[in-house]
Amino acid sequence: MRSAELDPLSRTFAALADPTRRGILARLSRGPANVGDLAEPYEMSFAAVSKHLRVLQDAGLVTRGRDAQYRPAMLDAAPMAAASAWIDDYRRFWEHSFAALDDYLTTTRNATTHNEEQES
Amino acid sequence: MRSAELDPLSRTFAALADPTRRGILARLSRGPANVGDLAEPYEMSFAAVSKHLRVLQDAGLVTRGRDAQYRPAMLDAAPMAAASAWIDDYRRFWEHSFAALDDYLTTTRNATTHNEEQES
DNA sequence: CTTGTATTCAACTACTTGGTTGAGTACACT
DNA sequence: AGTGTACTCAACCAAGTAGTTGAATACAAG
Repeated sequence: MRSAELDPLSRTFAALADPTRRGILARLSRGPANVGDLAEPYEMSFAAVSKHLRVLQDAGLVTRGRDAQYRPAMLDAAPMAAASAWIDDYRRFWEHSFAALDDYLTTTRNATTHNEEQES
Repeated sequence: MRSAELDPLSRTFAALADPTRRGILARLSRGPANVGDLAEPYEMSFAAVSKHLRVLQDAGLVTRGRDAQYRPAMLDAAPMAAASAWIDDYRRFWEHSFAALDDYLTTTRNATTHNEEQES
């Protein structure tokens, strides 16, 4: 499915479905950054990070500026509002089952990237 | 990135990044359904829907039963809790910019699949 | 004007995805 | 047993994705 013609919600979710991109967003939540800064934590080429950035930009989650040879990126979380709203319609399907919720929150927060991404 | 080795959060977001799959989830939020029922609104083969169902199942969003020759699917929204929690960490980045929020919510709700999916 | 730095572009590779069709499996019904 | 119904599997295809490397662009600073 060419993401160019994907609906906005699909594009947002697709953009978020990658740990590197979520990491980039986490970094940007602490302020604007250049590609170099953003690439630093990852063992991949500059160009690869640049591509991830483009995906985020196409999803509207990131806007880019211009400062000399730098193209600083900054967070724009607005598209997440729609994603959040969509998911929240299903909240009642897990909220009455706290065991499952707990399960997911803990395994996910531990095993994954969530806290690492936040680097907090 | 083979989704088999993706972290749970990525798998959840990836599963949600497709309108057909979101439609299936919406349908299942009204109760369990067979593959036939689920396939009915779509102009694609049975097998294609069966595949989407497998993606949802691998993401833990859907569980399957067995009833004679039927394999009824039912919603398990628990994995969405983690996705929702992740997104919510970015809430402050759009909540103070209500214009942008409004923009996204309205264009998305209109242009897309969200309400159609809910068929409400 | 040449060089260095930051970033993107283009071409390529390996793999995934979303769909197809046709055959196979599992069960119910007569 | 034989047929119909519900679904999955396997093989395939076209297109997309995530990464690579090397060349190109844009600017700053000697």
